[in-house]
Amino acid sequence: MDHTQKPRVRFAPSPTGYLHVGGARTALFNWLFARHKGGTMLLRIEDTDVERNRPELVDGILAGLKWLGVEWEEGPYFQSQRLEMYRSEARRLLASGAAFACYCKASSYAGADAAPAAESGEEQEGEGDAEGPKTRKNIACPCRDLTDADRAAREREGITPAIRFRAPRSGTTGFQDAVFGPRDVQNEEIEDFVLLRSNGLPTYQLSVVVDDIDMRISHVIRGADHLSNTPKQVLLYRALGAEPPIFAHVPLILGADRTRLSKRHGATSVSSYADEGFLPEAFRNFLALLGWSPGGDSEFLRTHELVERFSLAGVSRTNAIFDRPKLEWFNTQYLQKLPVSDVLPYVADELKRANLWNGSQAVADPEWFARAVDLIRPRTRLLPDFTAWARAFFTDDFDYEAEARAKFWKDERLPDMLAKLADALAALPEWNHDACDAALRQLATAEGVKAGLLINATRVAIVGRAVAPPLFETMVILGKDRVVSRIRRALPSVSAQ
RNA sequence: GGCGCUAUGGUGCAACGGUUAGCACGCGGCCCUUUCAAGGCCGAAAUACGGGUUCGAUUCCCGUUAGCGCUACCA
Repeated sequence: MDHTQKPRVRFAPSPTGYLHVGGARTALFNWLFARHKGGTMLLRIEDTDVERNRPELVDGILAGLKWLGVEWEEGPYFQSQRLEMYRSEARRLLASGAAFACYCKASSYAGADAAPAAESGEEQEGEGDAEGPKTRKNIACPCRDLTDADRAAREREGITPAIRFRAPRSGTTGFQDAVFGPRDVQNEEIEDFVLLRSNGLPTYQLSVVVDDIDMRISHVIRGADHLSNTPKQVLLYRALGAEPPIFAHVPLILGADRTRLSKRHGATSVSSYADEGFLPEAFRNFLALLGWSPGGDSEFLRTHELVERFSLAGVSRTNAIFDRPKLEWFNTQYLQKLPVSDVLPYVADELKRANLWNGSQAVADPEWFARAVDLIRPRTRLLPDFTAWARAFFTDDFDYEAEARAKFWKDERLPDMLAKLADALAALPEWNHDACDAALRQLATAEGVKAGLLINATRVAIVGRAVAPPLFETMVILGKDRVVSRIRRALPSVSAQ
């Protein structure tokens, strides 16, 4: 491989589940690296496991990547459409002696400790009882020494062989890892692994190497769970006459209990974060900092800064725990610090989702929409906040939160005072913050009550919530007509309180 | 069981032989205040343990422990 050329990287998920945060982070690192270096990113779907493969999941993975903002220049390629290539490469290895036909029963080869392929998705609690003697795995397959006559005999028995790699029995295999440094492993630890299953389908080891060679991948950036198997792949590269790429294994993301992220940790798919109302850029920022650091203390890094500063040298070697509260913090930061114009499209989508978009002032008056969002956003955490507690900014159809009524509508003088306030506001010649402020305080003084009593009660009357932006700014945004009519409309409810 | 990787507050990171071990999330307090946030200030909280090497170890080496990964005709 020519290291002076622009790098070529790939993200290669297998459609056995949705796009989870670990995969998303791997995809993001590949993308950041490619962008930073001006290289090329491609997408490849590793769907060679017919048993667990679920083609219908591919669209969701692509959608997840798009939401994340990870783009690819090439692909998606599907390994299921490249099977002939893997088979012919396997035959080449067979012919060169680098591989051999294996007639063992699939189940008999695995060592005594190899749990018979339990579905690793939902592990059961059954711990403890020793599953037989902990014998060392037999790493050299007896079939490697079969003679032509032996093979012919097996063939006559009707056994279809698998093809295994003939792993060297001595020496070491080394490679460079941009994260973990130079690696060198003893070859006697490497078993005669399967390249082509007896059903003619390639294993991961074969297809990943054949494809990475064919697609001229220069840097393999992937989860550290692949670190231990990398020497096998390096051996394969050499047997295939290719130079291995640079590897970069990134640490894993774990759940709060320090185990691998899985369904029981709650939301782990990126689409669930999209659904919850996180901003993609906030999610990216958070994800990028899980296992990578620009070197200093800066944390709020917009995507272009991430791209500018990304480097494999900054990737850490320790597994990271997914910290949901920090993710939310990032989201509030983005909701508040971004130019309003950047968040408007997201709020618009949220309003559409809640059926509050059509006919709203947000559509008719974009300038007003921007001011309203700007007023609301300091106390939002997720996008749905705009249509939950802030619903009254976009529709007259809202109700009064029970806790807010109980807390701020208790005083029995309120119905009378609010009626007077509505009249006073209606009579205002000018509608602005100070005019509203003065009108309300004047009334409070006249009635001998604290302004706060009226302020809080009025807030509930016009937005239905105790938690809302400052009252007079809210009044300005809502406008005189809406404020006056909402106060009057609330009167019966206030009396009933 | 074997092989490997990792180890800084509860969490994410910084410090890549010399710092009063820094930042952020979260947590507690105070300020601001019209509710709730945001914001500001303050605080509690860490180099897993034991040996080396060195004038000097968070940093380098070894061991222990712990966690994780791999050890499939999964990827």
